[in-house]
Amino acid sequence: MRLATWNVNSIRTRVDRVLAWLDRADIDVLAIQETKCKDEQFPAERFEAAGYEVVHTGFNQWNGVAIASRVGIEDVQIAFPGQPGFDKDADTSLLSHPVVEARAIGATCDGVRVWSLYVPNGRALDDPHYAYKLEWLAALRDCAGTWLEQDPRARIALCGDWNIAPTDDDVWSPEFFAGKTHTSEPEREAFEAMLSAGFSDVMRPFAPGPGVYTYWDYTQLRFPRKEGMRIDFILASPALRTVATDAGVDREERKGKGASDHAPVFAQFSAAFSSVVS
DNA sequence: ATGGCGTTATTTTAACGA
Repeated sequence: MRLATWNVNSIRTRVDRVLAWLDRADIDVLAIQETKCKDEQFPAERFEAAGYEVVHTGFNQWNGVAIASRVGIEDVQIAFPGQPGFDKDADTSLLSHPVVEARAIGATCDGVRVWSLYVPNGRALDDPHYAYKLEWLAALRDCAGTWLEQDPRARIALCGDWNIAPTDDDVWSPEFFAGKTHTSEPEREAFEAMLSAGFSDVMRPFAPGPGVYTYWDYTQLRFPRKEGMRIDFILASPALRTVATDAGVDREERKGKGASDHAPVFAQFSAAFSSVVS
């Protein structure tokens, strides 16, 4: 299976480019983030015409996650169990009104449990969205850890925009991000906790850093200056990681007019697992 | 000192992103 994850920054704006890449990169399953649309606005027929089934969750112009697969989609799950919501009136209201956002969708594709995840941005270290981000990550870790405890041999891929640069090698300038989100110690600890739970970054062994990035800001000529961040990851369970044969980031997709500010991350898994019998 | 760019919508500016 050839699996990829991509924050597309609007699927309606990017659909031609995404479908062209799926064909060029020979992708079987794509986890998509930031579709920025409601379910009825998602160009599902375009994917179907290209041979992909799609599942999506999106409530408005914010967030939105999807999975496209040409190897089947089963047991679709919107949000992960225990996924926290954000309460925008937490400061002013005595009542709690947390809203669970469209940031997680899971489905089983050819025996792999695939999740498309859009971790909250955090905005600023003193913003309520930062505490929300950490809470969201802790809940995800607890949930995913449970999946592995229940079945240590499960093939699980946690794909998405994690909005964390785990090490200084993953940002163009650690100094630039001092005091900002994405590189703070609590965020890095939250990412480390996912690794401690048994998941591992599939791409790193195949694309050693520093200087390997998946996101470049639209402003300040960040891309041509090679000033980016590595914040998009496929985290694989042990059983899936062991059959990885290749992985990388396709920075060609960040080039030219009409690019997303993120490039897709892909991983190749040996077909051998399909025939593994316990 | 600030913003730069790109996307969306009950759009003509505000929210959000990282």
